[in-house]
Amino acid sequence: MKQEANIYEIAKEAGVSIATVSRVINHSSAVSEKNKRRVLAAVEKLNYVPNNAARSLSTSTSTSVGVVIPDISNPFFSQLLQGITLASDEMGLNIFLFGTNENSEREHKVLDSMREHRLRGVIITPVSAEDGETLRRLHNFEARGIPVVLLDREVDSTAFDRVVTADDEGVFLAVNELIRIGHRRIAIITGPEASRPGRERLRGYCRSMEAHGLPLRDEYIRKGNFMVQCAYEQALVLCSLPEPPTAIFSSNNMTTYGCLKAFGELGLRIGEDIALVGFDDIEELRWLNYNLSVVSRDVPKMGEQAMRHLMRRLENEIRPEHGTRTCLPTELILRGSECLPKKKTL
Amino acid sequence: MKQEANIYEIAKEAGVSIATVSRVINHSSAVSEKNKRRVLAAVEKLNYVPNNAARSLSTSTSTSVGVVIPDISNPFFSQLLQGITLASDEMGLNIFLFGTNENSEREHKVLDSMREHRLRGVIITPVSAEDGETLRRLHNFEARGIPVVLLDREVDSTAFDRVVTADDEGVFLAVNELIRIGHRRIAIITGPEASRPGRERLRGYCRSMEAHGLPLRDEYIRKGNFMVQCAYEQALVLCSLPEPPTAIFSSNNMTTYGCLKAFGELGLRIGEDIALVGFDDIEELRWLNYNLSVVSRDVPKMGEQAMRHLMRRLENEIRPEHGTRTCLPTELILRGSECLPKKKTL
DNA sequence: GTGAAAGCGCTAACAG
DNA sequence: CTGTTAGCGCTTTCAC
Repeated sequence: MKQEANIYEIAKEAGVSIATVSRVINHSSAVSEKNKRRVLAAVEKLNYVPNNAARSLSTSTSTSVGVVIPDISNPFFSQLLQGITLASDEMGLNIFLFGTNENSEREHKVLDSMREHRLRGVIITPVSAEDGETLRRLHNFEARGIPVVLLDREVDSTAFDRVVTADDEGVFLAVNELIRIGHRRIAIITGPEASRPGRERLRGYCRSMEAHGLPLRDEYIRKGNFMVQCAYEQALVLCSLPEPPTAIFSSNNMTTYGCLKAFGELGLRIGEDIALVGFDDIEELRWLNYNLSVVSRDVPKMGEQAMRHLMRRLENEIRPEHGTRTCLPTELILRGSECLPKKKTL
Repeated sequence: MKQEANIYEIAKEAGVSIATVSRVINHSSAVSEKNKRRVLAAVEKLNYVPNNAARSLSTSTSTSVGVVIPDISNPFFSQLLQGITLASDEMGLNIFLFGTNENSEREHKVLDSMREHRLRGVIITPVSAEDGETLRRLHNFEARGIPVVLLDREVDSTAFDRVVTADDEGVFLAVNELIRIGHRRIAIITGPEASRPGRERLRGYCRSMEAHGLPLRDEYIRKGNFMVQCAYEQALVLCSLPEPPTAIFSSNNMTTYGCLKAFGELGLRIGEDIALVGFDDIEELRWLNYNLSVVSRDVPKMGEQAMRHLMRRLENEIRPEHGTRTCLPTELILRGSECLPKKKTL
């Protein structure tokens, strides 16, 4: 089992010193054409690849960034991941992937284990905004010069760079539109209160309702957790209300599925018997000819942006006092499911 | 910006030598209770975490495995990834994630860049089974003692461990069932020929048809590429045939969506106007009350198994002459979409 | 433009 | 049980 060649073997083969080999490999300083050729030939011949651990130890830096994702199998996060990997290998960075399964304890463990790797930076969608343990660890990274970028969710601190979207505004406009076309009884199935997305989307809803002088009725504001089952149950509750809503806003992709499941069982068609507008587009539904209206955003781009932020921090040594908050736009896409039911069917 | 503490600082703080610190940290050999306590206290006090690069350089081994995935945003692969990460952190291994976007050239680049990291092992779903360049690189890993596990797809070599599923058998049984309940004109939309899953699923179809003395009609065997658009077009073609099939087998999740899109446009209901059986279950469809029958398998488990295989290879130093091939079962789940159309509607 | 040599932080003999 | 020391492979002064 042949070992990987090291820099000494290359130096010997090329008849130069290891310093010269290093210079050629890193383009770090001028080397004579002749020596450069010889080194390159040796590298080729011995199939040499520099040892990252050694390099990283020597320079006390690395080429890896840690990415912490709460639920890898959720399409939203895998699209995020897609964007992250795309940008990362454009920049020559490698991704250490960690999953927390929405579990704070696992998140702490993961964050601890990441320290061993002397990462260049960290991109994380934290489980909760209010977790002091996580916050402490993130501050610790920054204190050690390892930039942290929060993605989609935030924490109770303004110290980090963040990439988020205009959820509030997106939902505001969506509900505005619902009201404009005649809806008055508009419900929302919310996300977890401990997360920015959950809170902001609810806020957009409330803002719009209030702006139009519509009451915020408790029975129309159903607490969800971004999961299908809970949303399904809440949708059923809404539909069986004495005075059911004519429209439901669902706060994320899973919530939308929960609503659709409930509607399916009740025989309700969206845009005809009941209006539904969701947060985050679901490509699959278009293939199935669902005319779902959504507040949409470019998810892979969010991941890309997070990567670029990291890069920017890596390049400008300076550490800003406060993190920058990049807010990507959302877009209201109307496909028909927002329509006011023609007749009272509920 | 305080730097991470190193082993010398711990040694000084604890009043012992670095060797003792190392011993405590790695539980590598006995240390007196007293010293152990002092070291642990120092570690705690200085918030020490060992430097992985140094450790890895010193031991010329590492704790990371490379995972190469062709399409991170495809739910199938993100479920695979979910299983992989689950198993990996149970084993204390870290994941270097690489995406190839089904592009062979990127795959080669990725494989090259992975060599720098001196990984413990590699798990890969290769873009193509017939790519000599990829094959060469994979052999290279094995030659250097870095085990390679192929996941879902294989390559033209028996040298590596593989985790696959009984696709052939699964499809065979599915088509058997179609025939049993009365279907005779059964079509298939295939996957890429250059991949094991594509080939095997087609084979299962052919085997069943032949076993029942049914002809393999060219116009019923439509070449697909596991993508929605192509499947959609092929489904349309099938439905407009002079003698259209009564049942279609779709070779993967995306293909299934393509069929459903076509059926939606044509106003065909599965299990009523036309039968559809797909490979790989799609949870979302159940929420939407689709009664899709599928050949199903435990996808996260496939990822877990791949990880376990790697672990096994890592523990038994011996390198087997041939890789082992682990074949996980598939299961036929009948939900109604397989039913024979009552009347000729096409 | 080039080479010698001093680390980077850790592990693993080897002596005691 | 404990400490000393020689690397692991590479980068980076510092002389030449």
